[in-house]
Amino acid sequence: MMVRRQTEVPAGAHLRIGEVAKLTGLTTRTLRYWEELGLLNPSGRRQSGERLYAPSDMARVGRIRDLQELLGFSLAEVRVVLDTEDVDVLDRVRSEYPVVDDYRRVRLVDDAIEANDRLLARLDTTLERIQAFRDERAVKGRRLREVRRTLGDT
Amino acid sequence: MMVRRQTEVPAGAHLRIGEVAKLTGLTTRTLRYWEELGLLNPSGRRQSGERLYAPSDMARVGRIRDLQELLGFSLAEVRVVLDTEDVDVLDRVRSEYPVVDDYRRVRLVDDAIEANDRLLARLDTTLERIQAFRDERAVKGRRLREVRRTLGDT
DNA sequence: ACCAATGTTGACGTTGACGTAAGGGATCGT
DNA sequence: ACGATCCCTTACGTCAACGTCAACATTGGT
Repeated sequence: MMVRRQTEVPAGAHLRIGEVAKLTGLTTRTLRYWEELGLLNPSGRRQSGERLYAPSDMARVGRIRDLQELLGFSLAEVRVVLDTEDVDVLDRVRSEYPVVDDYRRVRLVDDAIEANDRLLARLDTTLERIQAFRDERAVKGRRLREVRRTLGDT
Repeated sequence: MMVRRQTEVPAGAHLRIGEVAKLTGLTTRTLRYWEELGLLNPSGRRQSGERLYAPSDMARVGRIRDLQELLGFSLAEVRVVLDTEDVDVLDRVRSEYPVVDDYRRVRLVDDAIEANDRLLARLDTTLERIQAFRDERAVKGRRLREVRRTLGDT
């Protein structure tokens, strides 16, 4: 019987980069590139150097795509947003090791709140603009069908 | 009294490229580049070659930006959308010179309708996705303020 | 009538976000 | 045990969307 040496790999981190690629529709190059930019650090590695991705990494991929495609953020901007997001993690840490450096934490949380509010504001204006654009197009659609009617049936 | 020689310039097309740049926040380079791609043809020129933009050109600039920034379209994709948009112009032409080549027109209008519907569908799914993302962020905001409260006032 | 500001057409440079190929190990199913 | 498959790093290539610079012509206010 063989020994299952999974040296130093966090629990649940078992997806190889190729599998992640298939699941997400990205390429392996893209995943490595994102890592290079500090956007996505696979939560595990093997002694051989092979990357191992956990479900939480997959979720992060989703958020990156959202920010990039939906909001048109550059990867640098995405990085900023995601960095403030990690305050949550720090939060959980705090509940386990209560009150260590509260002053620093307050600043972190305040920053996170501000960043989040800015993002929310941007999301709202974006939503309004797209909505307006959508309405324009809906009107245009009706106008087109109107025109089409006046042309009779081919 | 001076003669106002505005050789062959459509009425209302009097904005120079620099003025358009200031008004829109774009650069002159960008305006020329868009023209190079066939996205934005200034509706007038002077005998000297100087570009002259009409209000309708300005409106077009707005639509290009919308498609590019709000929807994340490439300029090539923007071109396609705007091309189908010009069916409207053809429509006005028709009302002046009634019924010339109706068969061709029917096809044009049908294509425009289909393209418009596709765009509408995309707009709707985009709206939904952003809305979902927004809601997530709103929740996160409330959670952050919750955490902030437990930390007391600095 | 001048000249600073603005315009024109090339043409080459830059940046972000990857694609692609090379050279060499690691893994996995049979 | 071994070949096909997957993964690693390094490095150069690519493409869209402009930026920038050069060399020269026009415009417009004083």
